[in-house]
Amino acid sequence: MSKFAPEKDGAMFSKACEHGIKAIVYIATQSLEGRRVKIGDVVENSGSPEAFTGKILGALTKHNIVNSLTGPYGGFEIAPKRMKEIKVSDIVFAIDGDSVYKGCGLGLSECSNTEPCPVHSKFVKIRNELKKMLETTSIYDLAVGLKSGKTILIR
Amino acid sequence: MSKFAPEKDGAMFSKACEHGIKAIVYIATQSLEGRRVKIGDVVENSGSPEAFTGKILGALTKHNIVNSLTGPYGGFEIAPKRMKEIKVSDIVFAIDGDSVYKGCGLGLSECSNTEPCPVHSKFVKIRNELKKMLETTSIYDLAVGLKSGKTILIR
DNA sequence: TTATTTTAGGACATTTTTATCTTAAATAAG
DNA sequence: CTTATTTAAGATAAAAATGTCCTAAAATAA
Repeated sequence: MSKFAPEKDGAMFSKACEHGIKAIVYIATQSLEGRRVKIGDVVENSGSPEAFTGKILGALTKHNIVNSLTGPYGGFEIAPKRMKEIKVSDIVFAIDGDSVYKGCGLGLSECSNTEPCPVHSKFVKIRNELKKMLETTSIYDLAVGLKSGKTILIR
Repeated sequence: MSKFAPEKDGAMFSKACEHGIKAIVYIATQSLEGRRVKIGDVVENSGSPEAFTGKILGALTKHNIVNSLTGPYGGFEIAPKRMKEIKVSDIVFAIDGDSVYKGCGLGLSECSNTEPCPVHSKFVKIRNELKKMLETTSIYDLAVGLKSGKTILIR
């Protein structure tokens, strides 16, 4: 029935970001068991497109969120210590930028307490809760849930 | 720095939805003073593109969120009584569909309590608060804020 | 060194969203 | 009835996001 943005599925993050989070969480589960994984393995277990995910992992590698090695026996890995430090917010920031923190609910270029858009005050409240959630959820947390079978990546 | 979705500005709603909300709020302020407004007047005061906004208002007209009249002295208007009944959630629903209520944080086609994605539980909490906020904020509330000069539509 | 494996990254293609253009339909006034 | 004004809506265009393809670069091992 919705004529506009008919494919928009209420996503708070871009597809790139969704693929990135899924890939990182899967890589983390494997790193917890000492396994370095190749891109093919990643997308097989995260349900994301291979080439696109490769690009995204490249960016996340630059941001030091994941470690990559070329050549035979290469692949992606995340040090368990890092998993606890890296928060979902870091992935979102690396891919979508600081959008989550700054954007106006109605798309104004600037929107603040002193000159707010009509939904500003209510919007900021929700966004701050989202921000806090992202900043307090570590990759380790998510990886443990996935490894234990409590959560899934593909459907 | 963000290579992906570089134009994505952290929007929770589509552009179509943003334009729609701004247009409706402006029309409401004018209707409160008994003025029916033309599309040209609307976009001049909401900063949105004219033809696109016209399309969106067409959809909102069909959904009975705004009333339109063709011909001279025609334009858009909203009965003050309706303004208090219409919630932001109605506009979002008319344009973006039920996405806000159903979408999975990581884009899975299905994602529920029994088979959740890694961020499901935390994501649902935030989304429910967003939903409640949208469902309890009326067009009348927003129009009053704009009319009094407390909020703005263009920047 | 050479062959092989794997990520890196630029160029290209597709899909979705956003936006415009043009014509039709409706309405009111003369 | 004719004309002017205004929204309705289909066709089209542009822009942005998503996704693929291909070659280069890096690393390893024989």
